[in-house]
Amino acid sequence: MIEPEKLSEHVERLNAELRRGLIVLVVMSQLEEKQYGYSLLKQLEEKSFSITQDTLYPMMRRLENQGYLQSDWQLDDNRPRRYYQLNEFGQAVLDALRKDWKTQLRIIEEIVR
Amino acid sequence: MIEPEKLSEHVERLNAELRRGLIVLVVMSQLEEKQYGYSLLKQLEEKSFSITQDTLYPMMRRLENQGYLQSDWQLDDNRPRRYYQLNEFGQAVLDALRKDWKTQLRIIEEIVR
DNA sequence: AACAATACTGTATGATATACAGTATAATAA
DNA sequence: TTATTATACTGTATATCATACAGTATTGTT
Repeated sequence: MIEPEKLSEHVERLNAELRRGLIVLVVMSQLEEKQYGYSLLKQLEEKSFSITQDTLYPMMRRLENQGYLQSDWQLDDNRPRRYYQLNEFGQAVLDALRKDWKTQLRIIEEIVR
Repeated sequence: MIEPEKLSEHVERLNAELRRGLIVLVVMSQLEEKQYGYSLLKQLEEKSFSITQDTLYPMMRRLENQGYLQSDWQLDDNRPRRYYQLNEFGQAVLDALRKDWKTQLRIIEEIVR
């Protein structure tokens, strides 16, 4: 039996776990439009969705490996940036996922109250 | 680069991942009232939230280890059943988690559209 | 008598968010 | 000029946990 430490630590850990799977949905939905990692990072920050480099960069690489994203290097302002965007397959996956999510959400909201 | 197989397989995997962290919230919210594993399983099934024994039983054990639940064996109808319920700490954690979740949800809904 | 439903236990595995460690340039402040 | 912060990545390690797998035993039901 683990000793109950500070409440907030527990809540934070559970909250992080809770956001876990949602992050993909959030990120994919933002990649309907072309973005590079850092710009997406700032954009989500702006929208009050906290995410770090440690989470975002590996996730984008993974989403590309899984075949949802297409990426290319672009040189703007003399700076190389790796731009990502959903490809056709990724867009189809996102559309379906979004639909499932909305159904799930109704069920969960009913249960959690 | 992984070959894009059937769309539905991808969507299902992502959807499962999406539900991942939410399950704790769902289960804890049901354990404000005393329940044994199998009854909770059937109750959630009834409410269209699909979850299997493989997920539920280990989770309840874990939530008890983490100090959120209290459990005891009861003999009803001559059958031994292990009843679980949130303890005081678990209730406090749930209350805070629920609150955070509602905030998170508003943000996510705004982003995902 | 056979089978499904009920009601658990214990341990293994795989996916992945996050952590850690590092590189390099541009902009800004001291 | 120099230091610091912001920008913008890369690669690999770790910890958590949903799910899988394997098993036990009793109570209906057909």
